[in-house]
Amino acid sequence: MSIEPLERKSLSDLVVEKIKQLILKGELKEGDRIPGERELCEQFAVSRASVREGLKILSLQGLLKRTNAGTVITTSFSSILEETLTLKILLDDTSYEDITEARLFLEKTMVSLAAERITDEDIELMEQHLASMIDADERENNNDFVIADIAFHQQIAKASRSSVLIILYNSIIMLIFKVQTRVGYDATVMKESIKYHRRILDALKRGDVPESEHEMQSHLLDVQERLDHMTGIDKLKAGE
Amino acid sequence: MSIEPLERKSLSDLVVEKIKQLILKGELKEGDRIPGERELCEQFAVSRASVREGLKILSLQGLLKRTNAGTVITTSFSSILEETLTLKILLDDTSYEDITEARLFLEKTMVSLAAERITDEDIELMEQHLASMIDADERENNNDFVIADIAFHQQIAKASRSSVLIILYNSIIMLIFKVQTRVGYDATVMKESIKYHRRILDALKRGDVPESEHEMQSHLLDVQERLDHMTGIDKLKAGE
DNA sequence: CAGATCGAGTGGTCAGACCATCAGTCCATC
DNA sequence: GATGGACTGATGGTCTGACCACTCGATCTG
Repeated sequence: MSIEPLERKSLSDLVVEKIKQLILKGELKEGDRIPGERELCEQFAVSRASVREGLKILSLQGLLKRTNAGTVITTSFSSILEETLTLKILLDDTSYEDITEARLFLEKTMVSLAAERITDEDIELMEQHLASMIDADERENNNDFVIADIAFHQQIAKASRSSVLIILYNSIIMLIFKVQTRVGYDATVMKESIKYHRRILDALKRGDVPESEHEMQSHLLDVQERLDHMTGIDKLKAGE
Repeated sequence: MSIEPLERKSLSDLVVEKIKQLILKGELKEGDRIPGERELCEQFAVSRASVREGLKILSLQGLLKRTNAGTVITTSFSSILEETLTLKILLDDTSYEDITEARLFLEKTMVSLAAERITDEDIELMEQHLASMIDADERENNNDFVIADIAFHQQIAKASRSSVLIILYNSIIMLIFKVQTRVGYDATVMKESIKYHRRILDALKRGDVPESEHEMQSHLLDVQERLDHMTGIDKLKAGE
């Protein structure tokens, strides 16, 4: 038998555990408002600092939503997961190629899933994003174009209905777009992207799995080829 | 233009950003000891409470390791992602399927890449892990079996030479095995796994992409089918 | 030189205070 | 009756200064 448990848990961690248990037991449900910090101090018999650190953690994990008017239970994911993964990638001396490679496979998988699971609502939203891209292209507004571009891809991710893949995707997509916008879209890239997005969306409407996957791959490889991508990743680490 | 949120960042969040930047810029490296809380208070011109909340977040993300003798930079993976996903599973049974779905995709992608990029060294290590599995099976040592099992899969991940996919994979794989082992491997599962691992490794040796991918998919679906995962989730809820 | 001792520094916790903001409530105005 | 402003109490965010337990390294002791 190996030695040692060791490790003393801090009071704030105990607060975290306690509240988590209450949520898991169902005594606290989504939308419920939990007592104020000062009252929790009395109930747990700890100081406000400890309670606050505990609540901070829980809200970071997406279990609580804190406002100046109280703290309520929520079960939506928070962005800390994506942030953590993004940090790991940045700290891991990852090359830009590694990121785009992972992105390619994620997008292919998600678009395949989306082709089977997409709803009319998803399609409607994607049409809007595509329209925004066309509009931004005509106005030659590079920034708006990228925003709509991201929204389009993220809608595909949502349509895949795979919450874990969405998290993994979000953790790398911002890196990609930051680098790409740093390099700069030109008119050709935008017009080509619009064409591919049109084809991808049409394939999704038909529920055509292989075609949607194929168009996605062509699209991503096309963009990568047009952008001289080597620049950027280092600057990304420094700047942000 | 739509009217939107407007949010004010808390001081602790600003502390988090500041330190993250220092780490990303390379001014703080792994193993470095950062100044004490009191000194950071002066440098950031905020109170100790704010600094503490910020450091709490960073240590949660696995960037800092805090002890009574100081705070040091670390890059070891934190468990926050695993913990949060676990909570999500407990609150929503369907998300376990989301994770296994993501895992299936990742393993298929990585084994395909591995089939093209695997080295003799990788193969040698995988042979050792497979031998350990066989040995553990004969000794009916469930624990050793799982350890070798994980090592086998992680070696495939390494052989894919895709650092981003490896990070994403590591972020969820421990959770999967935790649930699976809670259910408990029986002799049948172990023997079947060994057979599949043998076939996967042989396919990798031949550099056979489609076959390795196919065997991996069969293997994972087989294991999932044999383990009634609902039981595992229930146990997960009861314990820990 | 080896071991015990001690003190400075560290993170963890506490209590009390002030502030800006928010959710009601009430009320004067239109 | 509806609108908008002013008041009030509660909440989260922040600050201050203090005490504790622990760790580590320098010092003292044999």
